[in-house]
Amino acid sequence: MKPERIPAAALLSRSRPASERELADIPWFRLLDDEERARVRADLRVVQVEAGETICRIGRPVTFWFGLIDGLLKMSNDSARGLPMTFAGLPPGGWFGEGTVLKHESYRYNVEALRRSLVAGITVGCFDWLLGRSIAFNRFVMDQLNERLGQFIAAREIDRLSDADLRVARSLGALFHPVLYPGVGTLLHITQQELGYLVGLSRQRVNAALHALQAQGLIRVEYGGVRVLDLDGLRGQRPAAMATR
DNA sequence: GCATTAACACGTA
DNA sequence: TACGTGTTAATGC
Repeated sequence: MKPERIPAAALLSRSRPASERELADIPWFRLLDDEERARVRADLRVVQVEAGETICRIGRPVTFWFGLIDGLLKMSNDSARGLPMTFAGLPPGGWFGEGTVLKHESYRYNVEALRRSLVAGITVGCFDWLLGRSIAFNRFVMDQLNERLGQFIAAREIDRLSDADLRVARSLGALFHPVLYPGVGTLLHITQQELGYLVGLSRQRVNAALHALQAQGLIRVEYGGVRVLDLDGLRGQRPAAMATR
């Protein structure tokens, strides 16, 4: 798959308003009052992107606050030159770019679709307006910022790990984040190929790592996805409440 | 040694 | 049929 550039204008021209079903799946939408919902309904756009396409690029001015309705995205630095470094995978339910939207700066990373995905976005103007009047929305954005801070710290650790099995485990743990990605259930829909792109390993190596993790009882390998059995274990932590026996 | 690419058979949506 | 998975063989750092 080769990354394609699509101008923001092209993305916009391909977009359409969101359906009621799609709106209902947006985690912060239900937190809004009637007036706020009406504005979002009018402002929010939805667009389908193909695998390899870029949603936002480093240096481009901020136009939208984006969220993933369906599919899988990857946040990374510029892979064209320098070390390709993946910061995070974005499963459905994840919203991103709030940091740069808040400061009205340009994007600091690329976001690329790993497979065909449905992406939603609200304009900077709408985002600011919501931020100025909805406490619930502020709370959502603050939680996103706070949780993502932890994500980036975890990503640094992952990139330093030499053990491939551990890298896969930690990446799965990061991808499987209930606060950041409420759209993810206990089954994470991701192919081994996609996981490979995310972690920076070959599909074959990912396959081996997944079976090692399965043997440890941390996950179960399923067709087209991974079921997480022990999230704490994946993250390398002890279970929060362990009975002494 | 370990991971990667290439190639193949097989099962599933 | 197209895609994802599991496996092996050859190759590279």
